Amino acid sequence: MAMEKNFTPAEAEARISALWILQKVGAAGANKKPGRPAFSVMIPPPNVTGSLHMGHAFNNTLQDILVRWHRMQGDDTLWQVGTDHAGIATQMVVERELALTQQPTRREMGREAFLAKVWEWKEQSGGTIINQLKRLGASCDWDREAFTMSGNFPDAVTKVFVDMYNKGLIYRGKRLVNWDPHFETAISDLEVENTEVAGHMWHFKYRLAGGESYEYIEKDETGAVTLREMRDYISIATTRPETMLGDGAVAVHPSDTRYAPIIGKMVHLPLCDRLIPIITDEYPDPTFGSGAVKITGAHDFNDYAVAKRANLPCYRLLDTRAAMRADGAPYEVAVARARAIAAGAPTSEAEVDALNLVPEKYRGLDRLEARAQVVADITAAGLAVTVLVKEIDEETGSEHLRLEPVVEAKKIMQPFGDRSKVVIEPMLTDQWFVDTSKIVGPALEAVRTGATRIMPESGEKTYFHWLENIEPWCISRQLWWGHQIPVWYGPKIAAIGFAEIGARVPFCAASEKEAEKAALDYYSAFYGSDVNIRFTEFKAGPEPTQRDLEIGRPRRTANLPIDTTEGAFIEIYRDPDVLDTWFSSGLWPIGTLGWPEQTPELQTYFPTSTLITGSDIIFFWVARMMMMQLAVLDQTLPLEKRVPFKDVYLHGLVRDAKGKKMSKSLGNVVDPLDAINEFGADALRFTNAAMASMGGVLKYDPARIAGYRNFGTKLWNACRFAEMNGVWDGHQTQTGAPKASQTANLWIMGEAAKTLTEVNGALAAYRFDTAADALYKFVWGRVCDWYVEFAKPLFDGPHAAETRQTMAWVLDQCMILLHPFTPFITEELWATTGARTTLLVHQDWPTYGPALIDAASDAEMAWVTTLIDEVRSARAQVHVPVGLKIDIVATTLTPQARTAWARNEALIRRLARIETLTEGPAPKGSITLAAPGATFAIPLAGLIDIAEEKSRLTKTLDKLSKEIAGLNGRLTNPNFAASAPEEVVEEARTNLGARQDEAAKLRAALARLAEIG
RNA sequence: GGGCGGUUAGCUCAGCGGUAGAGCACUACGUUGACAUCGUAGUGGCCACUGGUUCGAUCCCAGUACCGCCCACCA
Repeated sequence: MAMEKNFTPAEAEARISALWILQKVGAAGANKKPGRPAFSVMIPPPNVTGSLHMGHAFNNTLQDILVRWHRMQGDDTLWQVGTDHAGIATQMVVERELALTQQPTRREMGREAFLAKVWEWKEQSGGTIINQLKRLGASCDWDREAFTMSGNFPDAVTKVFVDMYNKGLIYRGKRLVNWDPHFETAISDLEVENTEVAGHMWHFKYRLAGGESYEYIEKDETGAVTLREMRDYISIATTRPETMLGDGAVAVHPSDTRYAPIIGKMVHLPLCDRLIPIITDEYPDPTFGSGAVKITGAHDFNDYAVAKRANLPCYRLLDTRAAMRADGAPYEVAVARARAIAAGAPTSEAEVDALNLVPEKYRGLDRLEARAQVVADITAAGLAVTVLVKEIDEETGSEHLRLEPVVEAKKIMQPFGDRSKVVIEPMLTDQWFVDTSKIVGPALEAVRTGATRIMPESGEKTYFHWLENIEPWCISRQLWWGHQIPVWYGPKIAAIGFAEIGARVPFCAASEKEAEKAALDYYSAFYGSDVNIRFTEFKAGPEPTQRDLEIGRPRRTANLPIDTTEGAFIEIYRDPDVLDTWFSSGLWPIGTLGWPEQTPELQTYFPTSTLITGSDIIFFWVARMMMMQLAVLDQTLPLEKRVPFKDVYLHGLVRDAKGKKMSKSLGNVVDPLDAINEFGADALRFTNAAMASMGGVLKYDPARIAGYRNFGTKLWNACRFAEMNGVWDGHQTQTGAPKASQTANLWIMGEAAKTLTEVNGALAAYRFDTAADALYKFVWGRVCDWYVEFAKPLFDGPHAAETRQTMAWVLDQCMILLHPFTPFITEELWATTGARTTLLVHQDWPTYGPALIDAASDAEMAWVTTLIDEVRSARAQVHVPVGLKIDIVATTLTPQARTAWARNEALIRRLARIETLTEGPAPKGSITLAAPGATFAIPLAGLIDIAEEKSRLTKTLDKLSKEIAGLNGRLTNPNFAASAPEEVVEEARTNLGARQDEAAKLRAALARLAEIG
């Protein structure tokens, strides 16, 4: 049956993919050979509700190339596949879906029902991306598909949390964190995107208490006084006027002489009936603004640090949706209590947090509304730095002047949630943190010592830079979809029968049962062994122990009574928060291998060999995997046994052809499935490999994919030609190279060997582009362009049999070597040609080496191809029709050249379209070309334009003399001979000789032309 | 502000201490025993700029300019 003219990806890929899956070709250890090492790769788990985009296609292509390459080599190969539950992202998708289908909201249906919905959604859409990966040709072990919320994963996550908690690596605390008002959860620093936006800066006057005033003196650099005036206020600047309601102080730099007279004095906080002190701190920059900074501890990271240093109260002004708080006691009550606290009344963190110091008129307002209102009110109170503006009444036409607050337009960096895209608020809340400073050491050491290698090197620098400046990692999220934090809380016993107000005892345990046990241990120490524990639901709102903590109420009792009568229960409840997705992702390599059980898979495949991932998640994922696993695995093991992976390959982000980020709104998204449908998965894969130079941005150009689709077609047709000529008839797949004697056959085998070496070297160095390039050049540039053409005459000659054998072998090599890159078309070709005993996917990767390279054949074929090139070039330049066969005269011919000609005459004559060769002097009116060891004349009297030939020769001579001049210049420089390595000098000399020889011949030809012309 | 990277053909990018390569695009010719998703031959580059090291620099070093990315709390 004759082969089709083209490979049909749509039909063949589906069929082959099904076959691979059915035969479990990607199963762990498939095709493994004795004595070979393990090779394991963990897929970066895509979001379970996600779908394949170009980044995935790229990333997974590289993984598959490596995995197939190792599997063919007989390594014990595992490519672990799976998906991530992706907390925020998934919850967002499901909530959006609920809204779209007019179902009850998350809060309306409650936690349990909502989680059921998410699981439902996961079951329904969770397979999408996995199926898309199959279309790409990914050869994962599909039977081992993992999910971060299934199987042993939740247990592993819990165990790690408990272990880290017990080691003091995880702690809970009230800290200023990044708060996402849309999702109403804390997020980590990494989930915040800082973007420059147009903002404004306002200037307010905070009046000194008691009507005091001072002399305000400004000086320039030379110390000359530039301004001197009496002031009864201090001027502050802010981009967030609404937060002034929570100010705890005004800070100035200790060296700032302008404010020296008023340090320690109190100022009136506008709109607030409160006095706050002027304090000093290193933070304010005297050269910026007025040099005085309002300190709002609860709503700004810098201010928070200042407030901590100065022991200032941090008054929270915003609710979880970032509107002005409307909870708690009336403003009058709150402010009275705040004054008392300022005056030194004892208080607690919990009480300060409960105080709502937002005046009634602002309560419940959105941030921006509140901002406008505050500015208006301060302006009305005459406390804004203002400017006079002229205003025209449109009705009466009368003009009047109006005071307007000075508003400076200013670019400000504003934080946005990377998922929600809303403005993030610093918020003072209780959260769980990983004390990263305690676990960063081994992660740094592992890379420093080379136990883990990060490529490219710049990625290593980024890694170090981040880890060396690491901040605590906020791991709790106020979400529902995720791993719930394994901590239960109960009342803290202050004295028998009493619980301490605002305090709780945490019981961190791997299960409810163990939590109960821990609680029993704690409470029985006070009440004996007959205490009863009851699990209750966490109730949103203030802590139960705060219910008596009314504002302003004298704190007579520090404790609350606990009912410990017989039969009563002590209630404990589980922390409602879930863990950051990346906490569980951080355990991906060990978790998927069955940890904490010591499974055989863990023994065999851990540490994993290579992680291939985008450079954008080096912090999110790579660094955290390093830190967590090194902290969690048996510390007696050496670092090399604990690192999650030996090599990390970081690649750039995928962009469109112009380098723009792909986005739906820009309409420049290249959907990998579209590309696969149009060009085939192989074409997309080869494009991915060819683009994969280290670092930088990856620009997708569909034209490039089309080009590599053509490459597949090219190979297909070379095989079709071979098949038509029966090269595989009776052919068994050869492990060794065939015996051959014909130069072209020997040469092409050597080329295959060179290509193998190059591909092996390139892949070992993760240079997928170099490997792809080598294969492209070999298959198209050597096999198709030359060898197939040589084979045509050879098939009719005495070497027909060995040529058929060689061609079968060479094309087999093309399929094998290309298979990791373009698995579908090669598998199809493999099945279509020859008698095969195994699928190509499990064919052995060749091991032949330089022994296959025959230097004499190489040199001879170089001579042949050069000669053919020159004849073709000359013919084209003087416009000899391609169809016309010409005669050629050898005017000089060394014995070696004569042999080379004789042995390859059929090839040369066919490809250069030469009728006959004679020896003798150059006939009149011929063009001349010079090959090493030979000069040829092509008699073309009457066919060519003498002038054209002259100009051709002159042009060539010009080029030559330039080269000669350069070489001469070098060789005549005495320093060159003295300093340059021997072989470089020798090479230059040889080159010079050859060029001069060539030039001499051409000059002679030119002279001859001059005679006739 | 800190860090990292880039600047090579019209475009997208390799490369390397010995005066430059690929693919695409472009031009001319072409149905030559597989392939027009093709073939043959071409056009096209002071390798950003300025210094330095060197016998020799596109390559190494320093600086400049421009571009990009990451991180960052200037109210």
